[in-house]
Amino acid sequence: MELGAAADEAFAGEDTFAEDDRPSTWKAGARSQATHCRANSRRGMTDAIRPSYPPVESVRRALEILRILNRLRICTVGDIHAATRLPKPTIVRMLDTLIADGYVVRDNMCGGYRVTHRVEELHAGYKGIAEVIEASRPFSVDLTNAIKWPVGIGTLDGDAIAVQFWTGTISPWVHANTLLHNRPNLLTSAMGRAYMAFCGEEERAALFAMIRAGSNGSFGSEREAQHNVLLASVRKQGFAIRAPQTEPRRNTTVAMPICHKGTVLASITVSFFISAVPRNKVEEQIIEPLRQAVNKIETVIAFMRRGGASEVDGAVSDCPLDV
Amino acid sequence: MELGAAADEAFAGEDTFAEDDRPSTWKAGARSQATHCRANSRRGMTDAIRPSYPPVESVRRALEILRILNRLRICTVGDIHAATRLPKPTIVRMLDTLIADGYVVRDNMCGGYRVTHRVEELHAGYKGIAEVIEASRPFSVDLTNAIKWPVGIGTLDGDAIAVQFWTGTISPWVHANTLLHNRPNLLTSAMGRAYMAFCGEEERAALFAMIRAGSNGSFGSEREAQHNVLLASVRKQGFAIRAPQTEPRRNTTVAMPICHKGTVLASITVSFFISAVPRNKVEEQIIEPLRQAVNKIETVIAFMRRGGASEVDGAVSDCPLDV
DNA sequence: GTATGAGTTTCGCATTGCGAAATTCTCGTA
DNA sequence: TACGAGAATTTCGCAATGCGAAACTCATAC
Repeated sequence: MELGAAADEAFAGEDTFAEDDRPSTWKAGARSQATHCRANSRRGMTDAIRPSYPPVESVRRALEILRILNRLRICTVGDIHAATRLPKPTIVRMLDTLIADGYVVRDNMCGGYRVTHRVEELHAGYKGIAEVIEASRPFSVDLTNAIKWPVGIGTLDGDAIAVQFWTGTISPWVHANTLLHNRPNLLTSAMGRAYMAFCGEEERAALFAMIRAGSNGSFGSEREAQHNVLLASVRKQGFAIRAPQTEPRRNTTVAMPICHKGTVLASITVSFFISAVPRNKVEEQIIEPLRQAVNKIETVIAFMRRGGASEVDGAVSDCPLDV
Repeated sequence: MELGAAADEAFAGEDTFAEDDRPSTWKAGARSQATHCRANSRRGMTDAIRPSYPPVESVRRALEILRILNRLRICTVGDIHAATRLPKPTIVRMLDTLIADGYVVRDNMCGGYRVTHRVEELHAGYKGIAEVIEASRPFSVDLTNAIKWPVGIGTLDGDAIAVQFWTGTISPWVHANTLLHNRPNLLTSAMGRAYMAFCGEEERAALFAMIRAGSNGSFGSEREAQHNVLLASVRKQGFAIRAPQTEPRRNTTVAMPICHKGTVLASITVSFFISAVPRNKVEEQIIEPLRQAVNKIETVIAFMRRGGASEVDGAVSDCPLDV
C-alpha cells in the first residue's frame, strides 16, 4: 500500500497486529445496548427515544398553514381552508398569530396574505452544519456499523476546527472520551489538513496569515512552504492523516473534505488505533469505505441543493483532485 | 419631452387636458376613508385592521424556539432555556412537537437538537413575489399617495404577466375595476414589454419561441424582429409603454423592471388617464417618480439579499441600460 | 463512588384555544 | 341601485389541551 511519506510516518513502529489483540467491547461499549439515550449522552443513539408529550395541536396547525402560505405564495382564507380543511376561524386565529409575530401580513393590495422576510429566521440555520450532518448521518452511521471505527465531522471555526458530530456513541471500538466539542488544530489534525488542502487558495492564504499572526514568530514562511508541500500531497491522495506526534499516539485519523461545487463544507474523519489495522489494510478497510461514504454524502447534498441530482450511488466528488 | 415613436403614439389624439377635467374622487374613492378593510377588499387598506384573536401563546413559543435553533445551530435544552427563559418542560414539549412534524431532530451524536431540511418549507415561498412586494410596498404606497395614480406589480407567469399587487385600492383616481389577477399580454402590455426588454437574451428567445408556438402562425420572424426593435428602444429609455390600441384607450401604462444583479424580478407600473397628464409632463410626473421608486426598491432588495447594501436613497439600478 | 447538573417525566389544574353559528363585508350581476 | 351569494371575520360557551412546579432519572466530572 502506497500511503506517501507522511502517511508512512503515522504508522512508524507498528508493523503487524495480532488477531487476538483486536479491541472488543470496552467499558463504554458495555452500555451500547441501552434502548435509548438522552440528547447529552455519549453512548447510544437517541433514535429510539419516546416523546415526553403529545404534539401541541395548535403549533402543528400554525406550521402547516405557514407551509401552505409558502407553497401558494399569496393566499386567501379560502385557499388555506381548501388546502387544510381546518375551520376558518381556526385559520384566522393562526394567521392573526403569525401576523402578530411578524411572519405574515394581511394585505388587500395583493388580495390576501403573504409571508414576510421574517420567515428567513425559521430556516437560516439549516445551511451549514445542520445540512451537512443531516446528509452525512445515515452514511456515517452505516460506516461505523460496517468498520466499527468512529466517524467525526468538523467545520472551520475561527482558528480551529469544531468537531460537531461523532458516531463514537455507537462504535464498539472507542475510548469513553468523546471528540464532540474538541477543537483540533488546523496544522496538525487530519480535519484541519483536509480542510486547508481543499479550500480555495485565497482562503488558505488567509488561514496561513491568521496562523502566522497568532504564532509569535514560530510559524514563518519556511514552515508554511513545508506545510504547503504536505497539503499538495493531501490533495494528490484525496485524504489527510493526522500529524504523527499528536497525542494519544496509539490513535490516528484519516480525513477527507466534504465539498459542494468546489467549496469545502466540512471535514469527515475515521479514527482508529494504529495497532488495530495493518498498514497494508488501511486503504481497503478505512480509506476506501470513507471515500465511498463521502461520495454518497456529496451526492445527497447536491440533490438537496438541486445542483443536478444523480443516483445516490456512484456519484463523483466535486473536489479538485490532482489526478 | 422625448418619449420615442412608440411613446408618442400612445398619446395620439390627446394634446392637452384642461385643469377642470382632472378626475376628482369617484365612486370607488368615496369609500377610501374606511378605517380598515378586509383582505379581499378592492378599496382601502388592511393596515389598520384589528386582530380577531389574541396570539396563540404556544405557537409563539414554538416559533421562538425554532428561531433560536436556527440562530445557534446545535442546541441543548439548557441553551434554549438560557436564550428564552421558558421553563424546561415547555421547551421539551415544543421540541417534541417540532420533532414529531419533522422540523427538528434530537441527536446525541451532535450533542443536542438541530433543524432539518423541512424548515426550508417554512421560508421557500418568500423568495419571489412575496419578497418583491415586501420591498416595494412602502415605496409604491408613497408613490400613489404622491402622484395619485395606481401602481401595479406583476411577474412572469407562463405565457403572460400575473398582476399580483395594486395600489389602486388607495388611489383616488381610479376606476372601480382592479388590475389584481389580470394577466396582461407579454407583447402589448407595458409590464410584458418591460419584462422582455430587460430579461436575459436566452430567456427572451425562449419567450419568443413560446409566443410563436402559441400563435398559429400569426407571429413570425418579421413581427419578432419588429418587436425586438421596440424592446431595444425600451431598454434605451429605461421604461415601456403599453401598446396604444389596448383597451381601454383612455388609459395608458408606464412600466419599468425591478432587477437584482441583472435578473428581472418583476415589472412595476403606473397607470393613468392619457387626458389627465399633459404629454410634456409625463416624464416629470410619472416616469421620474417611478424611476426613483424603482431605485429605492432595488436597493432594499439588494440589502435584504446582502448583495452589498448602500443607502436607500441614491442607489443605481443594476439593470443593463444602453447608455 | 459521590455530587452536581442536564434532561426528562408526572399530574393537578385552569386557562387557553376551539369552532359552530352568526354576523358583516365584498363582489358580481342584472 | 339592489340583491344574492360567497368570502372573511366575529362571538361566546365550553372543555380539552397545554402548562409548569416538583420530582425523577440520566449523564458527566472528579
